[in-house]
Amino acid sequence: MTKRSVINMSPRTQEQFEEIRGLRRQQIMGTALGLFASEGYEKCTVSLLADRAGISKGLMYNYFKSKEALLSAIIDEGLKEILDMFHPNHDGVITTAELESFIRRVFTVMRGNMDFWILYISVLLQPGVREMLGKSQMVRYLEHFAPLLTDYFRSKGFEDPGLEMLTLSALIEGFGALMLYAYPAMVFPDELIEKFQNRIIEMYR
Amino acid sequence: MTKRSVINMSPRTQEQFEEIRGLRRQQIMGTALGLFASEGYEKCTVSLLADRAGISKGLMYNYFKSKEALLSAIIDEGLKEILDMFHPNHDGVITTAELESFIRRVFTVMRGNMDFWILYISVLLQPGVREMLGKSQMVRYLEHFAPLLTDYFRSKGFEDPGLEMLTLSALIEGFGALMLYAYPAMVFPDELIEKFQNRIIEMYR
Amino acid sequence: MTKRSVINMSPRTQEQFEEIRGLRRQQIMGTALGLFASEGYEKCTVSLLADRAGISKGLMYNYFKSKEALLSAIIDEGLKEILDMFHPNHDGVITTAELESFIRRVFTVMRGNMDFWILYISVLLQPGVREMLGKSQMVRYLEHFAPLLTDYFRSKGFEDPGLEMLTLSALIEGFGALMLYAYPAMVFPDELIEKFQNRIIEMYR
Amino acid sequence: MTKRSVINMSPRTQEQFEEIRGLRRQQIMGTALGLFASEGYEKCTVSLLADRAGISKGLMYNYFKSKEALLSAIIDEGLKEILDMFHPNHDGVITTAELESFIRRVFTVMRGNMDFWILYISVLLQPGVREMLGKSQMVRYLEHFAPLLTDYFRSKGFEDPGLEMLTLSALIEGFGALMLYAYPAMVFPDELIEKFQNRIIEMYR
DNA sequence: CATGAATGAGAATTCATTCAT
DNA sequence: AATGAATGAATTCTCATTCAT
Repeated sequence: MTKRSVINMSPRTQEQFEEIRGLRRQQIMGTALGLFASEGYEKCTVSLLADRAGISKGLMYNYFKSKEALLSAIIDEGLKEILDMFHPNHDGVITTAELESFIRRVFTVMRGNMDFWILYISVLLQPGVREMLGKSQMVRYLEHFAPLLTDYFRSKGFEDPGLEMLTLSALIEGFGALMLYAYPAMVFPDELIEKFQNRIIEMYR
Repeated sequence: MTKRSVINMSPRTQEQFEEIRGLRRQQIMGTALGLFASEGYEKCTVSLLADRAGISKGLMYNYFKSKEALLSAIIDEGLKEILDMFHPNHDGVITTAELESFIRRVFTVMRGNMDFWILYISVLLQPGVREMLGKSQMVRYLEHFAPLLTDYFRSKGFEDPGLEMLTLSALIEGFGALMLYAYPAMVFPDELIEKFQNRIIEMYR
Repeated sequence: MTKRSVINMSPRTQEQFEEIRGLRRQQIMGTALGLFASEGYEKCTVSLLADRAGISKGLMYNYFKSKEALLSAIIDEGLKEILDMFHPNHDGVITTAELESFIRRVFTVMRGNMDFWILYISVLLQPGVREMLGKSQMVRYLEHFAPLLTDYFRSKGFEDPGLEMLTLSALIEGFGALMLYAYPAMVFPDELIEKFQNRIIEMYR
Repeated sequence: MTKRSVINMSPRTQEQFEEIRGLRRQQIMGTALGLFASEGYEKCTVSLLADRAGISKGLMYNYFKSKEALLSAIIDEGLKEILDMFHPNHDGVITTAELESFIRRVFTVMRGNMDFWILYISVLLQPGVREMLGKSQMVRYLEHFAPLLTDYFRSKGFEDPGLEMLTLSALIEGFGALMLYAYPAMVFPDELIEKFQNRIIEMYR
C-alpha cells in the first residue's frame, strides 16, 4: 500500500514474520527432540535447550507456552509426520502386498526416527503424562488398523487371528525395543534387519 | 521373627539392629520402586517418598547416600533378585527343557514385576544414566547367555543362529513392550499369554 | 480538523504528523488508564496494552520512553485535566457560592473518573512511586487551596477552622473511598449522592 | 516414651516443632506485612522478603504455598485480629455508649495498623484480587453491622437513616484515607484526632 | 535411630525493552 | 511511523540435601 524509497525501510510483511516463526519453531523443536531423547525430558533444562538452539531462554516461551507444551508439540507433530507416511486411505481391506509394504515401512520409519521413539516411549512410561498423549493419533490409528489386520489373518486361514496379531506386534515392537536398548552404542547390521523383515513377511503372507 | 522376653531390657544386640535396618531398607526400596514407576524418578520427590513410606526425609539419607543411590540400589537388587530366578548354575550347555523352562520363567517374571520393568526401561532410556547401570548384571548375564543360546540354535540345526537369537529376543522383548504400554489400563488374558508362550517354545524346540 | 484536498499527494505537513501523533498518544493513554486500573499497573503488561490498543509493542516506545513514563503521563495529564475543571483563576478569596460550586464539581468529577482515581490512589499507596508524583500538581493545588478554605471557615465564624478543614476533607475523601470500594460492583443512587452533597453544602454555608 | 541418657539427643518433640513453626510463621508474616505495605506487594520480591526476615528464599515456601498465599494469610489473619477487637457479641441492638465505643475503637485501630490498611486497600484496589478477599470477614462483618446502625439512627429519630449511614461511613473512611495519604510523611496531631472523634460522636448521640 | 526445619543451587517462567527491517 | 522477533535480567518456585536436636 505504502510507497517507499529504494532503500526499503518498510516493516516486515505478515508473510515474512510467519516464515521466520515457522523456521524458528522447527529449529527449536528439532533441537529439543534431540536433547529430550539424549538427556531425558526432565534432565534437559530450558537453559541447555536455548544454548544448543542458539537462542535466548525467553524466546522459547515466545514459541511455546511452556516446556511441557513444547514436548507436547513434538510428540503430536512427530506422530502426525510418521502416521502420514502410512497413507491412511485404506479401502477397508488389507492385501498381502499392503501388509508387506506396511511392515517394510514400519522398519524404515523406526530406524530413521530413533530420537523420536526414545522420547515417545519414555513419555509413555510416565503414567502422569499419559493423559497428555490421551487418545493420541497413534492410538487412534492403531485402533483403526487392528481389526483390518485381524480380518486379514482370518482371510488367510490362520487359526487364531488374535494370536497372530500378538505375534506380529511383538516381533515389530520387540525389534524396536532391542534397537532402542542398543542405541546409540550399537547398530544392527542392515543385512540382519533385511533378513528379519523378510522372515516376518514370509510368516504372514 | 526373633522373640525376646518382655523383661529383657538389655540393649539390642547387633543382629537385632541389623534386622531392623534391613526391614526398613526393604520398606523404603519397595515404596520407592512403586513411586518411581508410577510418578517417574525425576518427578517423585524425596518428600513424597518419605511421606508414603511413613518416615522422615532425613531417615532416607540414613539408609541411602542420595536419591540416586536409592535408585541404583533398587535397580541392582531388583536385577539380582530376578536373575536369581534363573539358576545361574549352568554347565555350559542349554537343553531343550532348559530353554522351555527359561522362556516360561521369563514370562512369569515379566508379568509379576511390571513396576520394576517400567522403572528399569525408563532409566535405560535416559542415556545419561546408562553409565550408572554400566556393565550391570543384566548385561553381563545376557552376554553370558547369548553364546549358549547361539550354540543351542546351531546344535538344533537352525540355518542362521543369529537370526534366531534376534527373533527370540524380539518376541520376548516385544511381548514385554506391549505389556508395558498396556499397563496398567489393560491386562492380557492368561490364555492368550499361554498360547503365545507355547508357540515360541514350539518354534525353538 | 485540517482538511486537505484529495489530490494533494505532497508529504504530510508537520501539523498533520503532530495531529496523528497526538491522537495515537491519547488512544494509548486511554487504553492504558483503563487497563492499569482494572488489572493493576504491575500486572498489566506492555504486550496486553499493545494488544488492546491495537498497536505493536514497539510503537508504545515510540510515544513513551517506558512503561513508567506512560504511567507518569497518565497521572500528570489526568490531574491537569481534572484541575482544569476547577478554574484556577482565584482572586484569593472563596465565596459561599464558590465553595458550593467547588463541592458539586468535586463530586461530579469523582463520579466520572473512577478509573483514574483507582489508578491514582493505587499509585499513591506505593511509597516507592511517591517520588514520581512528588510535588504533583494535585498536591500543589491543594496546598494552594487549603489556606483559602481555612480563611473561608474563619470568616464564617467557625470556631476551629482546622477541624472544619479536616471534616470537609474527610467527608469528600470518605465518599470517594466508599465509591472506590464499591466500584464497579455497586453504584450509589443519584438521589442519595444529591442529598449527601446538599448536606455538606448546608454544613458550610 | 523412650528413655534417654542425660545428654539429651532425642529428636524434637511434636510440640517443639509446632512452636518453631508458629514463631517463624509470625516472623515471616510480620516482615512481609511491613514490606508489602512499604514497597507494594508486586514490587516486594521474595528475595527481599527473605533477606529482611533473615531466612532463605526456600523457607518461605516451607510455610506458604506461594507469595500470594502469604498475602492471603496476612489479610485473613489481619482482619480476624482486627475484627476480634470489636467484640462481636451483639444482642442485636446498638446503644449510644456502644456506638461511641465503636467509633473510638475504629480510630484507635486505624491509627495502630497503618501498614495493614495500606496493604488491605492496595489489594482491594486491584480488582483481579478481589475474589481473593471475596466475602471476606470484613465484608461479612459490615453487612452484619449496617442494619444495626440503621436501626440505631431510626430509633434516635434521624430522618434519613441511610444518609446518616453514608455520612458516618464517609467521615470514618475519609479520615482513614487522609491518614493513608499522609503516611508516613505526616502524622495528625492527637489533639486534632480527639476533637474529630468527639465531633462525630456528638453528631450521632 | 529419627525428625523436619532450614538451606541454596538451580529450574521454569515473565516481561520491559531493543532493534533490524 | 510501525512491527514483532529477540533478549536477558529478574522473579517465582522446587527440591535434594544437611544438621541441630
